[in-house]
Amino acid sequence: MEKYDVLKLDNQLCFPLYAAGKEIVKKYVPVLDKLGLTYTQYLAMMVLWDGDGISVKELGSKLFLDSGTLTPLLKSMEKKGFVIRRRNEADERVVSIFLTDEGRNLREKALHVPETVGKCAKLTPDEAKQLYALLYKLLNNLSE
Amino acid sequence: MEKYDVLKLDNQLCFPLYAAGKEIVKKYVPVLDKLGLTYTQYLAMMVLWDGDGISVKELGSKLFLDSGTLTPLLKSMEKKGFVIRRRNEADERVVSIFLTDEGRNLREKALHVPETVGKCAKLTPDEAKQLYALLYKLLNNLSE
DNA sequence: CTCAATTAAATTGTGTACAATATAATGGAA
DNA sequence: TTCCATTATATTGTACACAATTTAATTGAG
Repeated sequence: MEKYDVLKLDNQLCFPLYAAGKEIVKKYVPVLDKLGLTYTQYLAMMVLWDGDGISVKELGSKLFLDSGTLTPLLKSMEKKGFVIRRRNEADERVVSIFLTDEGRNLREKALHVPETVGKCAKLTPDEAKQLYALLYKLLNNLSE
Repeated sequence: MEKYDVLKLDNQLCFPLYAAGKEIVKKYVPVLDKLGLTYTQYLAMMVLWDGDGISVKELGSKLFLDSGTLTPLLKSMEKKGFVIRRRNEADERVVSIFLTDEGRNLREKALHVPETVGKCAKLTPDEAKQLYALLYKLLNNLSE
């Protein structure tokens, strides 16, 4: 064991996290392309399909993203006709995001996406479950 | 269990991977700032500390990055005085990357980085080991 | 009620990422 | 030897991601 071994790429936990994250997002690209979505937009749609009319802030807290990322993202989704951004009447500071009919219809077309990409991971259900649990534990620890 | 449950954010494996990756990189930023490095530049330095004089291509295959990312990254690192980019004499297509003395000295100053950031993860050694193994398994499956 | 502090979005600037394309050097087949 | 396919890097264009700042609306202490 050498002094500088702690600085070897192979000894980092963060690197495979960073690399695997990027690589799996790449698997989504061709699949989501057919729906007219980028990966980040797909994440936003998943939140909105689960319940729209939420604010940029609420969306951001679920996705770990801020307005600097979301504002242009949502504008682009609005231009594509998937969502509508509307200033809240009760509190003009807040922008609420609503799905259009087209955005709502996209849900059906996206149903196959998780399995299509999930197959690429080639993990056993048990491994996937373990990984999921560890990642959420880490994520919670990091945002404390 | 509802039809659309597969599209819930909470049922995705990819999302905590994406989110945890981003969150842990954020922990590096203030630490690496003192060394004058970004996170991606730090990854590149780890590879180079382990052995410099390698090509852009070799560096990219270790980091899962292409020349579109690495060329500007390495130019910026060269401007800061950490590396030198030199066309290979035997094969003019190849650019080899060498550490400067300043770049080499940075290694000592970076020794504390992994532990400083590692503490934020707050995982037991066993959990970290499990996560590491699963992430590399996933990474290998994805790049097959 | 009033104004300073707070809050929500938007904007600005920097730095990745990567697909697609361009450029230039190399190597191999005929 | 010639030239076509391949290879390595660079460039271009698009899309995040986030820190820092700005703008505008709201709230709460006095």
